[in-house]
Amino acid sequence: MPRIAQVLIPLPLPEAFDYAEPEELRLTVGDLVAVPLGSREVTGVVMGLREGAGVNRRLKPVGAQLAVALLPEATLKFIAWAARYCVDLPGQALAMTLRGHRSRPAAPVRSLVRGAAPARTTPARERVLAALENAAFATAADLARAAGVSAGVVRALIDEGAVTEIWEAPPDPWSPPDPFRPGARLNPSQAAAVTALNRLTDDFAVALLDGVTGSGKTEVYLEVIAERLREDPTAQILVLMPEIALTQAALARFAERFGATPVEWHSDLAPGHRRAAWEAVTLGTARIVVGARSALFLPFVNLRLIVVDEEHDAAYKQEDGFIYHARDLAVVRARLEQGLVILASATPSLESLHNAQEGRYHWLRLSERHGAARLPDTRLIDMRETPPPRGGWLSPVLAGAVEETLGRGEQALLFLNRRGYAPLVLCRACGERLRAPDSDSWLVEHRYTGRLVCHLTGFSMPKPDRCPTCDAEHSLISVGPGVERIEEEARRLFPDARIAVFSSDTLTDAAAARTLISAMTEGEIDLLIATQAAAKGHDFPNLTLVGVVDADLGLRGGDLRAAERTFQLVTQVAGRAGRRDRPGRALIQTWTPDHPVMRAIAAGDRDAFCAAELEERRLAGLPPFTRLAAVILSAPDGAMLQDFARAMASAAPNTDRLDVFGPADAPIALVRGRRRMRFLVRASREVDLSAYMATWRARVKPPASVRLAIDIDPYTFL
DNA sequence: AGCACGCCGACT
DNA sequence: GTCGGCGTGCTC
Repeated sequence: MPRIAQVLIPLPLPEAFDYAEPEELRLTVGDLVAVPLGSREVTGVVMGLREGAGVNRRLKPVGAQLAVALLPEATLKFIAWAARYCVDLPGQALAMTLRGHRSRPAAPVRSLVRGAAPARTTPARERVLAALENAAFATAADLARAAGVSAGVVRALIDEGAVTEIWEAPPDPWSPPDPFRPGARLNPSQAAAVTALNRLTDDFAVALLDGVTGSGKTEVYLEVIAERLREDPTAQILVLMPEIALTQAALARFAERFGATPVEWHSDLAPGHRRAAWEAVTLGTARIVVGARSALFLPFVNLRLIVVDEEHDAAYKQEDGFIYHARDLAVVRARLEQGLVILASATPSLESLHNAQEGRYHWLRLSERHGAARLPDTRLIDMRETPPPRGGWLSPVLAGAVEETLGRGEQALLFLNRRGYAPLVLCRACGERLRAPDSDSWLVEHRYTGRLVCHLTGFSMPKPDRCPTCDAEHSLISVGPGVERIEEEARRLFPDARIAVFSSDTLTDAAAARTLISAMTEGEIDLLIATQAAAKGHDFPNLTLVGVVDADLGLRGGDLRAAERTFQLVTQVAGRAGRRDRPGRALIQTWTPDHPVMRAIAAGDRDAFCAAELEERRLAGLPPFTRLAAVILSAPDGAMLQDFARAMASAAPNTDRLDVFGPADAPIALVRGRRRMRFLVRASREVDLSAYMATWRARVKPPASVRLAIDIDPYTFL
């Protein structure tokens, strides 16, 4: 009986396609295969096999079975689950998994090796052969230099065949971890957490590892990783990090603990490394993978543990293409793998905290700060009482504290989560606010480059001399501060201080970030002015003062997580101060010191903050007590978009268990020349929101110019 | 996602 | 008369 292979192709196709299994191939579920699609050949994966032949048409045959390991069953299940949950096509989820396989393998490199024994030997020749025993050389010149002989000696050996060249794949930058090396000494609180986590074996479990900044969460999960690796010699571990910059620091930490660099995974990997890492994961030779959110889709063979570090971080949410939240999907993946997930954070998301409180997650709290370090003394600066001088942004209280800190030879950090010089440029003559030509968002002034930049689309233009609207000359004024403007003010206030700015504009790549971080650690910088790029993960021993320039910033956004984000950010930033023996101070500038968020920050009382915020969410019917989904529509033509949005509204399936709001203009209604509208759906927790959204989507057919995206559990409301 | 097929403007 | 612009639709 012939068989039909159901092949999923990493393209936005509605379902897996049927192909005939050729007699000479014995396919299995999970096989990667080449199949004809239209006039081309693509790679797909066998999702199922059944007996039969094409019913009313002849099926094309599978072309070839590709010579790599299969995609494990749990990975296939995860792909299907993720696609259904995110209301996207399974092929799109598969594309996430196959990204590493599709990238080009590293080109082989030449290396010189010993060949046949030479006809005669001389001391120089012996030195060359000895050098080859210990190291690999790509060129004859390198080898000659290392052996301390002339190039002629090497050339003669090559001509004779005593030295030959081979071409092989470059060596992998990682090696197997050794979990038997001794770990760090743990304090009682850490040791208790490790014991509790090590008890959660063999079954699906979620643990929230909840500990203040500096309490040593990393040591705890490193020991749990070591234990999993010891007890199961094929166990694989995935550690997710919100950002590549953090990944780099983490790699060093892992290398120190396990005597080997773990496998790294993020979107900036060179194609050759990416391919090698992907293959190491499917073959099971990659034991520890440290990566950004997309690592969650890698085809692990025996994934026993997932650690989601800084689990509250919004960077886990992918906002375009396949829209997903890596923390939420990590929990699902662990369930399918029957493994453990550790969600680690000093400021857990309200969702995770709620799950812990309800007993769905194991809750491990690390109370003590590691070693002698203590939490910083946190105070609010009431900007109404001690406002900054005209044209400035730093209250005299904060400026004085910086002065005093620098005077003691200690370091200070001023935090403002806003890039550029000024977030808004307006014309004094006509009142016009400058916007990008194809967007509704304001243009941000950057003084380093002398340009106006749209942070949403990347559009930029030189700052004009005249107002583009009314043509008045020298009428443009910069409104509000960005980090560049704080730097200007700081240079005026502290002319002798060594000042540096840490933002994505000053640090274009990971190497630049490392340089700046080490300059800060070495004490070559006195005052660091930073956006959120510096808010997490780094440990600056001589930093004793953190000033938050505008703590109200996050509260003005008007979205449901504004308060939570502000609390997390301020707590994280304040946690930078005083991590060693010196006590740290955090000063928080706010115009609304009576806001519950500000009061909770000042009191350092996270539990009070969370309780109040959860109660507000419950009363307002917001997550985690309900679930949200968004539909984002965009099109170049506003009228057409509105027509479709209206049609879509009337196609919404009728249920009394959820509310559909909209269509409304998205808060930033024009992006890259496309108008945007959105719906927001709110459902009680028992409703299958994904199924509802899928049904709704299936009922409408957007015109070609209208793009429709569904975002389950949206984080931002752009 | 590609790649074909399709129906309207400037060229050897 | 054709070469080719990229809009719509299909790929087992």
